[in-house]
Amino acid sequence: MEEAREENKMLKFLDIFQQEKPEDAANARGVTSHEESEESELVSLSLGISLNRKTKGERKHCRREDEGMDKGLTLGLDINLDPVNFAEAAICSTASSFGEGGKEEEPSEMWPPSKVLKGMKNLDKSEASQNDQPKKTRVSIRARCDTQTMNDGCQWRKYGQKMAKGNPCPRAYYRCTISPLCPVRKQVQRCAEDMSILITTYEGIHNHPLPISATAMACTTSAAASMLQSPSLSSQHGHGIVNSAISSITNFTAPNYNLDNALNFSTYQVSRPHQFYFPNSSISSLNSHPTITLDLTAPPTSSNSTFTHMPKYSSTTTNLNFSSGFSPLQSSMPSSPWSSYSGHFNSGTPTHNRNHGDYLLNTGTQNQPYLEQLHHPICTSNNNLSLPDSIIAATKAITSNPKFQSVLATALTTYVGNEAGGVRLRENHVLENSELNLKLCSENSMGCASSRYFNVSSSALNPQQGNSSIFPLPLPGQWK
DNA sequence: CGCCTTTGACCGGCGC
DNA sequence: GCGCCGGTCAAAGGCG
Repeated sequence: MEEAREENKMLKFLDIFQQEKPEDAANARGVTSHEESEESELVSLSLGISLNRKTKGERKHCRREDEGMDKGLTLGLDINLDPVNFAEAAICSTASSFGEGGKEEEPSEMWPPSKVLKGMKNLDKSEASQNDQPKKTRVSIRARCDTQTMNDGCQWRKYGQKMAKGNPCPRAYYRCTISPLCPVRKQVQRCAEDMSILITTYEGIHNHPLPISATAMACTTSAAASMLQSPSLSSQHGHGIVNSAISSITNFTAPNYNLDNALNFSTYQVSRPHQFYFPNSSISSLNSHPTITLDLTAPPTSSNSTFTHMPKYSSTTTNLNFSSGFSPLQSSMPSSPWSSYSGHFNSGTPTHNRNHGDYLLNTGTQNQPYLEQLHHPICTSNNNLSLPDSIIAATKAITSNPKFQSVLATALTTYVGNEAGGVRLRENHVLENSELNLKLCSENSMGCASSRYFNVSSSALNPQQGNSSIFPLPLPGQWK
């Protein structure tokens, strides 16, 4: 009965979601078939992460894959949600995963149990071929990891391994096995320069509900992918890059692993003069392929790593970088280091230089110092966490964008579920167990989202729809 | 038995 | 057209 009830909730929600957002969903699909689909795009997210520091309490949340990778890197959420929340998280995960080429299944369709998978293999192949796009968006994660692969919460099956040119380490190919219809692939390869760095590249978007431990990565990658596919990237509202980045950060809580390095966000644009940049970060475009690099493997940046003027470069590389830098103590905290965030932000203006395939994050005017009027919300009394100014400045730009708010909304709903659309809000549960303390205020959006008090304003989450309804939220591919 | 990894073969895109 | 290379397939075998 409980399962049926939860399923009904999900169906009801998805039905409403589909009814109210058919246009946006179509847009999301249309985006994929847009000119960007002609190119293979790469988003790179990197983490600098240490290993082997799980606490007992953290370990209790580890599941099957964790056991086999006890010393490994785990990406995911640790909000202590009960299993009932899985369905709600799955809704978010599914919704946030829509957008790549209209590959999503019917929203009401649950992914089949493993017993059914075999019988669906033929269907899988045919549908997969139908879903194939010329080139898929890719999201790459760089992380320090001494295990064969990162634990991102998903179930993967290795289907191939090849020696890649220019790298002595073989590249392994994995596919998502949660659903036979899932088009998601991932490639895992050691960095040739630094064998301790594991490069995990995700391709495609999950078309099925995910375990809650996998929603963080799924939301991140889908957001990044959708952002890259979105033509709006070239517009002044195109903060997709940052959305992806911030999504990564907010989702990479440290329950099962620790972040050794300070969280470091940086970005610079090199095709134009007078651009700001964060050191140790890179979004790059190589071979006409726009590339975003969020490098968290870099060592912690010092406090002087604020925006600086970037000399004009001849290359067509835009760098956007996150590097982690949390102390073991801090990283053992159950909630995201960003979860105590609160501040006011100016809007940045990332643009996409189509001629060069660059993603540019214009983090403000030259005459407007980025840190101006900027609070330091990360530095809370609880954790004494002090992040580089660059992070704060970037966050300022990021969080001021409606897209980020959408991502945040997705993350929030992943965490806590929602009342609207027939999905029950689990306020008490969240307040008691999730330890999620995330507050975001935006000068632009005239609203706040705070899970601490669970006073989520729809105007903040979705400024385009300033009504009382939190849902439906725009899908990542629908950001504008 | 089911699911996984391994590994050589195969295929398609791309550059010359 | 040819070769290189990245990516996938599928048979074989391992593991729990």
